Amino acid sequence: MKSPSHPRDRGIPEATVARLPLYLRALHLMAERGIATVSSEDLASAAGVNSAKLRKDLSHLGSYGTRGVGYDVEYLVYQISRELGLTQDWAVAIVGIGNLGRALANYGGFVSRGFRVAAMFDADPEVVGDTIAGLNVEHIDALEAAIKRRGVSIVVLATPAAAAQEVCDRVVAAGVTSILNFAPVVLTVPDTVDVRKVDLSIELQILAFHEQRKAGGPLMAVDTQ
Amino acid sequence: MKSPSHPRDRGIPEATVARLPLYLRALHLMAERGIATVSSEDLASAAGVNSAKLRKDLSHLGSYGTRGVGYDVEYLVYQISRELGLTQDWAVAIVGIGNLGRALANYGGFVSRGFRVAAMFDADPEVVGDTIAGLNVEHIDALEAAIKRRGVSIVVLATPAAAAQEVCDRVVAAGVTSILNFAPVVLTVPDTVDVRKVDLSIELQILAFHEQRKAGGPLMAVDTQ
DNA sequence: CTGACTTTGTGCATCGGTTCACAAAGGGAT
DNA sequence: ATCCCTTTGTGAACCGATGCACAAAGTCAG
Repeated sequence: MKSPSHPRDRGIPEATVARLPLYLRALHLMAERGIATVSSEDLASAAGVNSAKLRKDLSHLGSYGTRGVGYDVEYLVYQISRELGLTQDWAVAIVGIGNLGRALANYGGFVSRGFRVAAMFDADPEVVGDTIAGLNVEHIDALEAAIKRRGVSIVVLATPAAAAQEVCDRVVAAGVTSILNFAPVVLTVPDTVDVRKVDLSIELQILAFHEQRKAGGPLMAVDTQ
Repeated sequence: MKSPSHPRDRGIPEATVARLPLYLRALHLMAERGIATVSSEDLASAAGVNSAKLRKDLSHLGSYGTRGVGYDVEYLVYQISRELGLTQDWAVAIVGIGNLGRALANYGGFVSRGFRVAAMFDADPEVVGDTIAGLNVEHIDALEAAIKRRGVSIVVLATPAAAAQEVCDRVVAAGVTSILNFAPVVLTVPDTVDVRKVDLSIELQILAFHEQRKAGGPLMAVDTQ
């Protein structure tokens, strides 16, 4: 907060934030195996990045390593967790209990490490009342009330594309400011609200692009016009 | 179109490639609504990006717009599809038919627009033989044979983390060079193989980071979307 | 045909992120 | 304590992506 040079500067680069969960996963794995300290070289290769990048990333959080030794695994787990806000308990709601919603409710990363599925909603009376991952599916009518009652602060949208914007508007109106969107639509939200999207078909299309390029070889005779 | 001054440069920036599917989706939507031409401004806002970026992205594919008018929707759909390799038919295999695998098999983006789920595999005898999205689930033992027989070139991994690397090795040995990985592990592959990963819990953790900052920070950084 | 108007395509400045490479810092041995 | 070895943390160069702002290219009306 004072000098702009080294302290725990609050301005952590977005690219770094996106990699912290990666480091965290590798560290958890190492902790389970009883590894006490790890060098930037080893941690980087476990996380699939290069070691200079890892060191620069970690340097944004503070100076938690020991020169000549490496990083203490437990300590680093704690520091990264704290930075990401995983030392608190986040109540997550999933809206849209189709195949995807069900998958998410059972997904390991959702039920541990700071997150807890606190509510699930669907519009289909056939699905409402089902128990999934030990939790009851509620009707979408109960959305606002349940969000407030359970202190939900992050909502996962797994609805059909056509329903996503409407549900989004409702959860925003209910005070939610973080949304993870799986529906293939561009959501419109006030800029106080954070939306991250995951679009599976986009990833597939990027793969197809590269695959096509490989198949065509170094000489690409493409233009048919 | 083959002018040496502005050739269809084969070096399309990665960031551009990642956005093309976004433009494509917006264009498909417009085509359905009978919109014949669209300006960069309108298309950009439908895709959720800024218009200068959109124009620069499209300029990497060629000069497909008309000044003073905009872009022909159908024509642009075709050009982007061709660039992404979606004018051909990609046979995709899904390995791991748990909740997530099932969701993917039924996912709209997987069964249209150039992609076709050609095979599904699981290790659980309970699941093998089930029909999902009109297709039979085969035993993992049949992996290599079925991949070759059906001409599968892209494999989607939706297995538990512990099984992912082994399955990955097998599909790579069978000649697959594009993998979409949903398992939370860092896969090791020869560098001729393309891996893209989707980790749902990472996205959630990034949201938590920003949410925490909103809630707690004495200084609120403006965050852009 | 001319002139007003619209919208593309791009040169350029800028910004954020990556990588290199090394001085600084610490541990351990003697 | 001193020296050697290892590994961090970071300055600086580099690289790709972004966004501005405008000339060029086209449409359309009269």
